[in-house]
Amino acid sequence: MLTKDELSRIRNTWAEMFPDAQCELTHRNPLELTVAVVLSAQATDALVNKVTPALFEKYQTPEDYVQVSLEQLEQDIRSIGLFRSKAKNIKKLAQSVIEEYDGEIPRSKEDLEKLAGVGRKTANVVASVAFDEPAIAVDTHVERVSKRLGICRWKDSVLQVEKTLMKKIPKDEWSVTHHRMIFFGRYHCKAQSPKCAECPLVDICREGKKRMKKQGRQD
DNA sequence: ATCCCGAGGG
DNA sequence: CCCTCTGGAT
Repeated sequence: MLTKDELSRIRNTWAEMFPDAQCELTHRNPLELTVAVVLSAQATDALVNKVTPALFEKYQTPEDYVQVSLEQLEQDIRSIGLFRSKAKNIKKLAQSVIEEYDGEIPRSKEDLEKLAGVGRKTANVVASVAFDEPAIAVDTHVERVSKRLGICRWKDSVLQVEKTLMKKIPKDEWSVTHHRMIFFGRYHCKAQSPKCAECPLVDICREGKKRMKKQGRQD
């Protein structure tokens, strides 16, 4: 397990590497953000951003999503993966926003999670990015980085990872740290080829030390 | 535990 | 070819 000093060193390193980390999904309002985050499941932000400009031009209100045919919406988001379930969820989500939330995306995580296609991770992103609520959304990057560095255990569930992070990071730093972890995972501690050789954290990283040793044997 | 599911990188 | 991408519902 990591010591308190090691944790703060990790957070300082992230802050130096990615001082301006923020949400990279293009959006102008809570509805656009919610749709973008739903679309981003198992897809890269870059891919989502290629589709959303035209999508948000065409669909500007929840009513627009309700009125369009399912087939048409599927075509409009086809290039993103999981397009059938996402199209269905977005229509359903828009419907309940109209019926139950007076046409506005709800602010609380509890209400957000009731929307179709919105689970804990998506609710955390919308609450924190659109409404400035402190939250740590645990996605594939945050989970991988936390486990490689030894911030949590390998077998931990995503919920356990989230709880551990919330416990070990000051509340007013949750949102920034969350985005820095995303950037760290996306651009540095990548799933396929992590940059361990040039990583300022290798000396305290279980996974990093393992990988460097393996590389040494091959040389 | 499994399915959904196209795009992009290696 | 294989792996991964800001997951969620069943």
